[in-house]
Amino acid sequence: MYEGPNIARVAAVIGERGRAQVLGALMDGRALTATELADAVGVTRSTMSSHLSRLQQARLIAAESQGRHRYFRIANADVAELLEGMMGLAQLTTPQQTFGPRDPALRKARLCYDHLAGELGVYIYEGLKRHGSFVHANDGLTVNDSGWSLLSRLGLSPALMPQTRRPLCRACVDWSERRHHLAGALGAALAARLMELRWAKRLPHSRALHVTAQGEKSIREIFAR
Amino acid sequence: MYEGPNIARVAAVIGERGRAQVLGALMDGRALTATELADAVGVTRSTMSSHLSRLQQARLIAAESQGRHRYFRIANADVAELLEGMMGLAQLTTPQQTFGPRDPALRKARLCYDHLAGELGVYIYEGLKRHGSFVHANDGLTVNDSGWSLLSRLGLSPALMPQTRRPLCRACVDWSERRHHLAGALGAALAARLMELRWAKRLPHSRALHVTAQGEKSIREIFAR
DNA sequence: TACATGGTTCGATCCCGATCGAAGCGTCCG
DNA sequence: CGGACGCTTCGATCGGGATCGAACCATGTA
Repeated sequence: MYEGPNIARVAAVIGERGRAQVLGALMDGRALTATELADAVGVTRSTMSSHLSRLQQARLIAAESQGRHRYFRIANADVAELLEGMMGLAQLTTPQQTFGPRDPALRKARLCYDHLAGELGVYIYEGLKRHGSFVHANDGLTVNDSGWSLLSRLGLSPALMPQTRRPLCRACVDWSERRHHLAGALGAALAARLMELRWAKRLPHSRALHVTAQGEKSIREIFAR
Repeated sequence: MYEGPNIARVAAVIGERGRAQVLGALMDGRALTATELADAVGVTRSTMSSHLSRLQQARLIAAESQGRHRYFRIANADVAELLEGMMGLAQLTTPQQTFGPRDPALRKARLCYDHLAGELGVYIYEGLKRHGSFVHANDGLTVNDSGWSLLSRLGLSPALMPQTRRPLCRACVDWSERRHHLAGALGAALAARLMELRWAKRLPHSRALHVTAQGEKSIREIFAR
């Protein structure tokens, strides 16, 4: 009767308050230790340990040992994308949930795994699209010359892109805007560059990014219609 | 501490064997009644009823009353896409799960909500891409003249497309191929057309599609390099 | 070598939710 | 109208899994 992969198993792993919070906390791409996560979620180290091992078994997170610490992070971009998609659906069912004061900041700009999401992330993606910067390559999207000339104003160039199998551009669904933002290797490089330029800074203990007035102005100028 | 939408709630709804099976059974886009689903999953009508109400509350499925029957279906394309994405991850953790004999058929061609997935679905999507048929429009992808000239050989034309807010083309992640296939209004129309032409036929009680030899040959000719 | 600190394992407890049968409520059919 | 059928609600039962503290292991530090 049952067809296809066992979806229930993965979902059950995510579908527990504590574990879901762990995933949420890791969604900014950072790697955290077990105790940090235990404190963040408000649970004993022992229970956190059991949660982490289940998450790891489901390949949702990956662990890395450094000395006597173990750092946990989201396993890969696919997982991050799934989680963002899920947030989109989750938001529909609990629309007027009273978020904390950080919520506006989250909607404005945040990290999604390793790239930029939120209003500003969507703005950049759509700006590139408006300028016809995207081309369909053999596998996925690439950026053409006109696109690179925009990006060069941020100090990004093809030569600086890491040589990996990871696709250069991907469109990732944004839960707050319900539109796309830029993911992939370029998305990651762009986010990193914004921090390097001090146009954006991560807020402590949050996925939210603080974007300076100067930074936002510059970005809007570059990608303006 | 907690940021963003409550992901755990949605995941918990999916993360139960019975409910996950319901979603799986509805993934072919059909609408089934409560008793049909109860039989399919192997559970009492009463428990199925409770499952269905939870699924509905989470907006994962939608119900429609017709006389003394209630028909349940996947709520929308976003949900379907999320589920396909989840199958992709689920497959990684249980790679050598022994599927039924229908599995090869599933991988060959199946319905994903209302459009074509599997090897053939991916082939069509990539064929269109190879021919440079996709253009970035204001919102999402569209098809250009060269694309429509390919599609016209299937009897599809812009005029026949339904006038809805639904995007014409979307790229949906395929769990079996781990690549994209064509979703959106065009994807749905294409799948419908294949059945109309009797190039493809749904297998009973399965998402799998049987594609006739003639049908496959024609499709491969149309989208060949 | 001893001690502190990060993490996991173990055993016991306890609660949420999946399950069922029976009863109730509509809707269609003879 | 009465009976059949589809579906939901209710109350009771039961099991899986989340939780904790304590003991244990491993890796640094004095």
